[in-house]
Amino acid sequence: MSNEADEQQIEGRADHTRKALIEAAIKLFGDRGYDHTSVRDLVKEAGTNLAAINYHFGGKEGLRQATIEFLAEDFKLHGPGQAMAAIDPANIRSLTKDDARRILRQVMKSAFMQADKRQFGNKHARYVLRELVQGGALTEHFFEKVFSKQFALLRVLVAHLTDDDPDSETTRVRSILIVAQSAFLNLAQPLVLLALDWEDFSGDKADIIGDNFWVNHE
Amino acid sequence: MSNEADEQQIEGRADHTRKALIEAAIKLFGDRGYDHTSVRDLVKEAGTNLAAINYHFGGKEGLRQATIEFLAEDFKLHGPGQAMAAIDPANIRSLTKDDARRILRQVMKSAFMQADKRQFGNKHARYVLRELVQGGALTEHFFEKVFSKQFALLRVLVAHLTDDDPDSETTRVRSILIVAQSAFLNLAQPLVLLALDWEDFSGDKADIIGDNFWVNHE
DNA sequence: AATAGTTTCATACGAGTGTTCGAAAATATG
DNA sequence: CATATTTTCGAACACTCGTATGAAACTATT
Repeated sequence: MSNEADEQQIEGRADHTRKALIEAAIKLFGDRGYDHTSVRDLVKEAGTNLAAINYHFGGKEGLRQATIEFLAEDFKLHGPGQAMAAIDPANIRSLTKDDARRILRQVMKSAFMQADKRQFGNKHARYVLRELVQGGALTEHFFEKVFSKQFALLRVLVAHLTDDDPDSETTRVRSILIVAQSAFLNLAQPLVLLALDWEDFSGDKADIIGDNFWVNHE
Repeated sequence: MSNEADEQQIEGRADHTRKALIEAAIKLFGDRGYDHTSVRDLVKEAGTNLAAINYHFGGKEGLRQATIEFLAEDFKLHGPGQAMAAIDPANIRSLTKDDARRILRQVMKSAFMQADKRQFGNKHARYVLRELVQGGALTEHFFEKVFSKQFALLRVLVAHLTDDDPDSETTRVRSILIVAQSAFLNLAQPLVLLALDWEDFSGDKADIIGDNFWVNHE
C-alpha cells in the first residue's frame, strides 16, 4: 500500500482531501444540517486543516455545491433510479396493477428507506431531503438534476395504477403524496418512533412500513 | 382606544411585550427555524429592545419554551383537534366508511393545510412541524402534549376504515403515513410547487391536494 | 409628592463563526 | 540538483451571536 490508488489512476493529495471533505460534509450536513456544521468540525472530521475548505472549494458554500453535485451523481447510480431504471415507460401498460403496486413499494423502500439497513438511505438521502425541504437555490437545482426524471417515472406508475394521465394534475398530486410518505418518515424519525412506539428502525420494520404505504386509490 | 384592552381585563406593558415576542417567535422560528433567528431579529420584529427576551423569558431558549406552550394550547383550541373533537370514539363504528374517509380528509385539510387559506395552517403548524421534525427534547414534550391524543383519534378513524384494531402496528403505521402526506407538503413547499408545476398554493389548490390524500387501503 | 418596584433601553463582553494571509512543506518541472 | 508550482498549516481578522450590566423611564404604593 505504498501508493493510494482508488478508481481512477492515482489519487493525488489534493483529490484525497477534497474527497474527505465531501464525505465529511455528507455526514455532518446530513446529521446536523448545513448551518449547524462549522468548518472547524468539517476539517476535523476530514482530518485536514482549517484553511482547506477555502483553498479547495472557495468557501463553505462551495463545499456544499460540490457535495450536492456529488450526491446528484451518486443518486443516479445508487438511488431509487436504479430500481426504476428497469422499467420501460413505453411498456408499462403491459404491467398488471399488482405488479405496478409492488414496484412502487419497492422503489419507495430503496429510495429513502431507513437508516441502518439500506446504506444509501442513511446519510445520503437524509442530506438530500434536508436540502430539498429547506428551499432556496439548491432546491431548484436538485429538482432538475435528480428529482425531476425519477418523479416522471413515478407518475407513469401512478397513472397506470389509477387509470389516469401521467401529466394530469391529480397524478402529480398523488405522486408527490407518495414521495411525501417516504420522505417524511425519513425526516421526522424521532416523531415517527414515538408515534409507532418503537425504539429504533431495526429488524423488519422497514418492511412493515414499506408494505403499508398508501399507493392505490378508490 | 385610550387603553389597550384585549381579551382579559387590561394588558400591561409587560404582557404586551411578552405577547409580541411570542408572536414574533412563531413567525420567525416557523420561517427560518430557531437557530437561524437571532434575538436581534426577534426583538426588532416585536418592536422592543435587545434585552427584552432575557428579561421576560430568561433567554432565547426560554422564549422557545414559552412559544411551544402557547402553541400547544392554541393547537388544542384551533387545531385539527377541533374537527376531530366532534367525533365520539365510542360511536365511531356507526359511521359509514365514506363518512370516515370524508372526515379524515377534512381533518387533514384543517390540520396542516396550506398557507394563505387556513390561517392556522400557515405560521403555527409550520413551526410545530419544524420542532417535531428536528428531534430533541421538544419533540417528546410536544408529542405528549399535543400530538398524542389527536393521533389516537386518527388511528380510530383509520382502523375503522381498514377493519383493523386502532392499536395494531399496521394501523399505527398507516396513520403516521397519513400524517406524513399532510406534513411533508407543508414542510417541503418549494419542492412540492416545483413537482406540481404550480406558482403558489392559492385558489382551490388546497382542495385539490386534500381530495387526493391516500387514505383508503386495498 | 416621595419612595419602591417594574420594565425598557443602550452598551459592552466573551465565545464562536467563515474567511484571509503568509510562511512552511511537499510535489512537479527544468 | 535547482527552481517553480501546488498543497498544507498556523495564526489572525472581522463579524455575528446570546447574554450580562447598570442606568433611565415608567408605574404602583404610601
